[in-house]
Amino acid sequence: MSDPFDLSGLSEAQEPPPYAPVATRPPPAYLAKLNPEQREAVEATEGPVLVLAGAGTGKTRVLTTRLAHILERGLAYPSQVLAVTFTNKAAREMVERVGALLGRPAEGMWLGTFHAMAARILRRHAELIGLRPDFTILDADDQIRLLKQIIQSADIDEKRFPARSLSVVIQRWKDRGLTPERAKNAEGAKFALGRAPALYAAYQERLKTVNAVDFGDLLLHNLTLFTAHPDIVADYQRRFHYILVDEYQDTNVAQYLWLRLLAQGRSNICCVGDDDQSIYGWRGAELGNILRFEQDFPGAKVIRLERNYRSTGHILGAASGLIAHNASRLGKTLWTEGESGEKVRVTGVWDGDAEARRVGQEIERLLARGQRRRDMAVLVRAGFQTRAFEERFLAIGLPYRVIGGLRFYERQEIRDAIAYIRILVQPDDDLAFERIVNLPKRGLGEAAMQAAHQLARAQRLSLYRAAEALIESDELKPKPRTALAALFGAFARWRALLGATPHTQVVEQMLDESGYTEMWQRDSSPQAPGRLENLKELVVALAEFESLGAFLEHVSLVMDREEGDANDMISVMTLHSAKGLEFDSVFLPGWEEGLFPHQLALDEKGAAGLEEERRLAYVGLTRARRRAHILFAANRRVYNQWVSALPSRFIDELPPDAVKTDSELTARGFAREDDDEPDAWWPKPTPGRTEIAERLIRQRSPLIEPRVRPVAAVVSSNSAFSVGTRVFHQKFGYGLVRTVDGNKLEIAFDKAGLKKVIDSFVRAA
DNA sequence: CGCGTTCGATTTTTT
DNA sequence: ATCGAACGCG
Repeated sequence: MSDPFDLSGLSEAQEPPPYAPVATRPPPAYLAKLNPEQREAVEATEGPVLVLAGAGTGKTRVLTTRLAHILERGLAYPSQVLAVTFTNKAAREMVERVGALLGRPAEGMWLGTFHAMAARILRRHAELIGLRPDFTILDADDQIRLLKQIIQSADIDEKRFPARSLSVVIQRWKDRGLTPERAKNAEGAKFALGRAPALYAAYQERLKTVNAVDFGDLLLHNLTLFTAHPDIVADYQRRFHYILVDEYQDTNVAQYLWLRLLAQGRSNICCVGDDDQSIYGWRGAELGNILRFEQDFPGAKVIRLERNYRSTGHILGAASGLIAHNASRLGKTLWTEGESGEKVRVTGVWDGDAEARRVGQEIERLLARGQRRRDMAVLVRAGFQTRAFEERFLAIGLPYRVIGGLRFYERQEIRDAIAYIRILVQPDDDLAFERIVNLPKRGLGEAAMQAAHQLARAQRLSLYRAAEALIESDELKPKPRTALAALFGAFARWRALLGATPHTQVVEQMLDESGYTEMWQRDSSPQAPGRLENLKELVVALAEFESLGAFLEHVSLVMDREEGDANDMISVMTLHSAKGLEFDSVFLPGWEEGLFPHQLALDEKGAAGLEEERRLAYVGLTRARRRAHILFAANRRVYNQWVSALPSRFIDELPPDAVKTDSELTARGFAREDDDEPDAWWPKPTPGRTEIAERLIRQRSPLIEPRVRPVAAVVSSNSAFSVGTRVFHQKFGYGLVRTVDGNKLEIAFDKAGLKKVIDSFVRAA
């Protein structure tokens, strides 16, 4: 990974390398491994190209070969190629495989996630957005805490309008490239009694004052930057000769606009995706992006990859038959030269426990036939479903692993440690400071922090600086004051070590001396030892970075979920996290109305929601190479209540030829006991892409007003109070100003005696 | 300020 | 049922 703070490179005017005499050379070996469509997708380097790659049709091979081809044929320097993915895992895989094709490390390309690439660009031009180049990237947790403060200071009921909900509203706006001004009339603007756009504006202001961005901002600020500075976009347009996009069906409007801006000019953009595998609409992905590719990029070539190398005929038949029920799709027909294989099995069982038992049996049967555990997976719709399988697998002694859950850097102790590091290198990081100021407990509670907040607001200081100033005054009670002084002394000491001592050692020392490590050592909860272990791991991870700054960039943007070792275990995970994976045998439990398709998906998104659920089912089926086994239960316990369920409508939609239903219970074979439930839900009309977004996309006018604002300067107002002024203080009451030193006053209070006080805490009496 | 109790909310997930 | 957050008491 290259240095995120590297600001060089853009100025070098790079010309493309001279075209090699292509025609005189034999076709390279890597092309021979491709089928005609794949080869076409690799060789169509010029102009916009959409590669519709069905499940298991060799998408990654095409992507990587295309990159290798561009480099190998000398069509561009690596630095002139932009390749974006959604996950770090995908980016890593691409680097590896391109390197393997080239026979040397694939270096120098702009290859990474949308967010990493956007961050790289944003760091270069941060000042134009009103940020410093070392801005912090907030994670979800910080975002929520910040929003909570915004909601509180706006005097809005947190119960009715929780920060979490507001966060979603704002994120969706950012996904669509909407700044606060633009959000005023957008969908969701009525949230919080119509005050959501104002809260959004306040949040953005606050982010800038703390020199931070959230993930959505990375793209949004890029758009602002590009629209306000045509010369800068032009530079990037000139720079990127070839653009490659993975998982195009998952892009949101902001990402689409970003790509379109960058691709304007050379138009050598190649997007690879599968509309039938779009399952992230709920987090802002716009299926419309891929459906409208040909209109968006005139003259685009569309190449379909339909030959499947993964699954048997019956599995493909079942998946194709199912997805054919969707209306919003471009249409592909997967085919295979392989055998038909076993039919997809559909089994009805009594309840969730029976389901887990049944899957356990089937797995044991497969194991007895010599199948490996690592080639099997249980794919569920919702996280809570994993529990029944875990319990069952534990009971029968089957090694399994649950994929998903908390990532390393999302763990509490890791986030705490990172907050310490953030304060070490960027003391003005208010969120980090709030997190650790009283962790471990130092007696710095609400009272102390309130004073710090008040001062920070009044004097436009960071919390850190404000708290530092408080030590000098008598605002705090002796205990918190001493504690705070000790903390600042300690930070000064650790910071002084930084130059001379290896940073890992400084961090270790900081965690020990601050009492943080001890806090967990004293903790008797069963997780405590694991947490200490994780802290050690963090220090080890630190060693791989040149500086703490480089580490922080990595941690917010690139640090992945650590996938456990590939021991021979059954995988249990959600359908969403299974996308992109494949297994010989796949179990698909919980195919019941209400669970799959999920009721909430239907309620919230109507017909579009149903289609997305169906795509999810399609993704599930197409994960299977040789065997797929669908199950549904007649009864299921949901939040401690038994509910009877109907088999999923998706089961009825499977083509009968490709399916074998178990004899005990047929798909509609058992009557429900309560027949008074309303009949099948009926879909609402498709909402489609919102009007606002449509307009944004059609009109090529700037989306965002160029509103460049310098970082708020620290205002050092001279004190408004002079010696002899009579003043009032919240805590100490009335008094007379004795001395004035900048903003520090010495006041003789009537009741409290002589105190040192900061001027923003008093008003004229 | 810290601890204990009550109340409420529980689809999917990446960056 | 279970977990987390918020509130109120000591």
